[in-house]
Amino acid sequence: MASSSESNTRPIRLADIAKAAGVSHGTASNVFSRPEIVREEVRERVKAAAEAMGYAGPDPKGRLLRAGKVNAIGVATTEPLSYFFDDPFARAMMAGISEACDATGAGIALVSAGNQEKLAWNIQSALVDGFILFCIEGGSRLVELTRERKLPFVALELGFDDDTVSAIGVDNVAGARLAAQHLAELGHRRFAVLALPFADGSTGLVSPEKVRTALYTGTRDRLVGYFEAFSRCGVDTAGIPVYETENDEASTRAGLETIFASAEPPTAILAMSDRIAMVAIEWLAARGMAVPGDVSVVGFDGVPDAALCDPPLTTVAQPIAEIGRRAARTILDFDGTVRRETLGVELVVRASSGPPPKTA
Amino acid sequence: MASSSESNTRPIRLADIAKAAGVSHGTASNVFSRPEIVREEVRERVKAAAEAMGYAGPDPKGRLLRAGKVNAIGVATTEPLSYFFDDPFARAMMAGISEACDATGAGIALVSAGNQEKLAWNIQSALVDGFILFCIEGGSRLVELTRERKLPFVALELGFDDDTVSAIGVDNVAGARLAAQHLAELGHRRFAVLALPFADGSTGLVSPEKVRTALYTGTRDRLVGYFEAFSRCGVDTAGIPVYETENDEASTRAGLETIFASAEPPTAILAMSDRIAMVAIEWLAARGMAVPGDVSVVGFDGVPDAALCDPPLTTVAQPIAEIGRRAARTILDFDGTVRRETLGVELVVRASSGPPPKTA
DNA sequence: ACCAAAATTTGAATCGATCCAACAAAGCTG
DNA sequence: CAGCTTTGTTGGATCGATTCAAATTTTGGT
Repeated sequence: MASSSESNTRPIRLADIAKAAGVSHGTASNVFSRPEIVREEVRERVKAAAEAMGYAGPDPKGRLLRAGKVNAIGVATTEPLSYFFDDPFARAMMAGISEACDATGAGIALVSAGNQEKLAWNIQSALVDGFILFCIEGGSRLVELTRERKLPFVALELGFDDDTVSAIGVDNVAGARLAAQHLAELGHRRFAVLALPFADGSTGLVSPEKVRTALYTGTRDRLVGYFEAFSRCGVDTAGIPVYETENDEASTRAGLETIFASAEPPTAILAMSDRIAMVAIEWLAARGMAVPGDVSVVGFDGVPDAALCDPPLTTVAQPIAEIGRRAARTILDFDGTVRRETLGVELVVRASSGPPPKTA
Repeated sequence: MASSSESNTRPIRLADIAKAAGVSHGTASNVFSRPEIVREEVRERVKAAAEAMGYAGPDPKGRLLRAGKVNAIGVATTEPLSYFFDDPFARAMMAGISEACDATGAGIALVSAGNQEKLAWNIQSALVDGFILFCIEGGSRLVELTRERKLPFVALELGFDDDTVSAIGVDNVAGARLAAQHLAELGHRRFAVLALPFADGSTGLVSPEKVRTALYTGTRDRLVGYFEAFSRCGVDTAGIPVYETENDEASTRAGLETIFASAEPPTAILAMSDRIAMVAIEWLAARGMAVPGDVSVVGFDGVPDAALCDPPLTTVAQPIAEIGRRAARTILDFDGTVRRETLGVELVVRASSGPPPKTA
């Protein structure tokens, strides 16, 4: 039944239309991209031919090569793709990025992969005008990979110092100071810190030694902020445990076990992320400890969920959506310069923090 | 300072490297795409030249034209881009899509736009191998736009019948039946339905007339399911109000006002989405009506949030992530055929439904 | 009817790679 | 050493469009 030229035919090209309509391909191209400059009669003829032959319109693949601009920005991470839709912080960030992209009509390409090798390939072959990098972990590798593309890119939550890359972040020291000061002013004297990673793949109580050599400056800065506030408020910093988590449930719980095994457990917990803080609140509730009655908890990030948990979380709010918007604009309006921005944070006092228990 | 050839230079092409290394562009290409077939000495020479000239590696734009495959799937909607990160249903769906894409190393391109015109353009120019369409509203327009691209695409939540387009959906009639039957068996006799749109841009109580001519078959099918169960359980369907909402807070509240203004208010509400159901629960609580003490509420969709609200929502759960996975696979494994799948749903009984109050 | 100005159309060049048939060189075999 | 295989390299063709200077046709004025 099926003759060899029936369904086996390759896609119709603009040149085919031009031939069929008896015009040059230049004119055929104009019919689609600048219709106003071709004579109506010709325009109709070409359009009719296109219609008749089932032409899908100028193929963006071809146009792209000529035009150079993809009109899409890539957002990359080392986490699986679902991270963008699951993680509250990422979602808030994407909302800001989306807003900026919607405003200019740019698209968003999500880039990630199951393994390192595929990640590298996906970054090398992503069709985008620039990248926004979520540097949660393995950030330096992500930056290196992206740098090779020689496209504009901006790092978010960059955990290390490198003045050659554009980055947008927050004032971690000031934010942490705010959190610690808030608790100290409430009267707390016994603290514990649940930290983000100082380096990849390690957890547990950390020594001052480790802090000094911390790979991730974000983590280090927050710790510096906490301790600055402590000294300023006359808190004895000697016995304050700092437990390094991996910002997940398992390591946070392990940290809590360790911390509360102490003879003198803390009355206040400084968590370096809302994620950690919320796990802590849940853990404390399960142990029958009231928040903030027995233990106060202060988070960091200000994700929307923090306002919804029980009790609502006191936290250091980053302008997450604004960071996202600026990151997108940095790519969209790229001018060839390195741009490093540090935004301010804000202490949002909710119900998870209060005075220490009287008995303490 | 800056000589004219300093930073003003245009990007380095593969051909430049070839020239510099004294090989043909064919060989230069091989160095990057099939290094094993190039003699080591030559390979190193070319790589060195590339390094020296700051070559970014083969430009995907060029490769794409030749290769034809983008290795990314587009996900499109008429909502703003942030919809993908805000809406619980969309997020659950994206998680499924992400999973399938991660498994094959494919990327995801989010396609949307502020206005209709830009949407059309963005669909025409999206660099993807196929589309997954979120047909929430304006679904038919989205389908038409996409059809023109002549790429594989699959419609999700397709609100209308069209056997020529691939679609993945659920058995709405059976699901609705389950929900209504559950409430009838609990003893309820006075119902109200908060419906999804029957057509674009209208809200309010709907007549049987309108139902028959409903634009969206999904809405119609759910209603059919509800009423089938009612008759089967001997419920008098005469006075049951069916209020068409726009699946948002405002119209749902308006519907509730209308419904509860009645002399004989319902003891059970059938909501066609979890979104609507959760707004209803909130509204009832604010009015001092206990759920399920005074009024039972059953939703539809089974979004993750439904398990977390207070009280947890009884709902008809769709296999959302599975739909997403299948949609992605439909594009990734496209074989030129139209594929229409209908998946089963499941009633998940939680705390928002119970027997009607005794006094009623 | 004729010419300049304006409006259209043409076709070669370009974007940046990959593919492949043909060719060249080197290695083996009898 | 002719003949054959293996291995590596070449350069033209191709993917599908856009762009722009030059050629051509129309239009308008007199």
